Amino acid sequence: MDTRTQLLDAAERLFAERGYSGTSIRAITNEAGANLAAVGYYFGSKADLAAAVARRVIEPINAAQGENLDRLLAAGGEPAVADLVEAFVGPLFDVRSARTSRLLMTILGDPAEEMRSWVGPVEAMFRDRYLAALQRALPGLAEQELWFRVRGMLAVTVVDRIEPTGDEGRRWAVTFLAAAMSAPPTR
Amino acid sequence: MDTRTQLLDAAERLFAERGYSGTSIRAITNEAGANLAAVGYYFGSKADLAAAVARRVIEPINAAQGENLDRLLAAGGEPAVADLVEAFVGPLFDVRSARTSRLLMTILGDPAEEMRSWVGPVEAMFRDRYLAALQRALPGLAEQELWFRVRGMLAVTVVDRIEPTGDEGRRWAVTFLAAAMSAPPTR
DNA sequence: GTCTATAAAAGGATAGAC
DNA sequence: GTCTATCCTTTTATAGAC
Repeated sequence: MDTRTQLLDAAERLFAERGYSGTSIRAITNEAGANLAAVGYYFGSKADLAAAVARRVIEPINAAQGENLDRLLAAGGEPAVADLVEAFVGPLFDVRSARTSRLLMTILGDPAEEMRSWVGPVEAMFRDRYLAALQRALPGLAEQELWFRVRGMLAVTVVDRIEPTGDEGRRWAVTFLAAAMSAPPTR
Repeated sequence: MDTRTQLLDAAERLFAERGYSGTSIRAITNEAGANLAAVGYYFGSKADLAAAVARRVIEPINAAQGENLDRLLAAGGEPAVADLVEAFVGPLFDVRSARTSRLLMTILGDPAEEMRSWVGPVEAMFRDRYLAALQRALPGLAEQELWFRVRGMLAVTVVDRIEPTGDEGRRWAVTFLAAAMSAPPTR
């Protein structure tokens, strides 16, 4: 297989297991069966490799979330909270192996700037589109508390890195989060 | 102040900001205004220092969670879901500065084994006591889905590291999580 | 208890042969 | 594209003076 791809695979695996700072270039090239200099040749630096890894994982999830929202809005009428939750949460379960899940955790949780450098799009997507749709679906809720809940939703889907994966996990998550998002405003 | 305490404070701050692997002993002793050899003298190694840091943060939270549960159970009758949620979530907001919150995230999320070495008690507390009480409060829910929800609760309280801190955050979190935990079983 | 000095290893990066 | 060899820096850890 492509050396470049093998480096991405190995880095994805190791970053997920040990974090950015805990993973050395030597460990990555070792795991990939490539030469120590290969990371420099293909990506320039360890930080650039990390950005490529994060990008490869996050972009398809982002795209699917966007398409799901498009579909909901195109159907006409205001989508219900549960539909919005599923549209957002679903793609995270589609791609979800234990490894991918753990990597997402690492990407969003790793304090190393190199890992978070590619998270921007997720948040932009939220702010600009899902948040607006949720606000219409939850008219009684103050914007700040809605923000709080949206972050809670992200936390559950990203961090809850244990079984089950796939369909059952998705359904449980939607139940859990739709109820949480739909709670009456505090006070 | 005590050099040992200053090392703990500095390490707590830096581990929270940069993770375990991203923080060097030099950075810690520098921040603490102590000598490079001080970590070895007081704690033996960087890993032992990390364990001490994690322990110092987690133990009081754990204790408060246990006491809250004791109090609920001593009051007689079966506690409601919202009460159980508040008993568990509350202590996480009491101690919650932005820094502490972020450190909890690092402790639970950092792939470095040294950081997670002190998480055992949290999970034990869950399994043995809160889980049983929640199961009585949610009789229709299968044990596996309950487990899923409990992990979701932990994710929200620990990861949601942004504002607000303190009372308002606690109330919002309880609203959010009580609704989520009380959702009817999936299907 | 605190400091200096240093050992010993690991890390990121790159030059240059092939 | 791939490899070896190497530079330079940073890191953990400890020995021993004060």
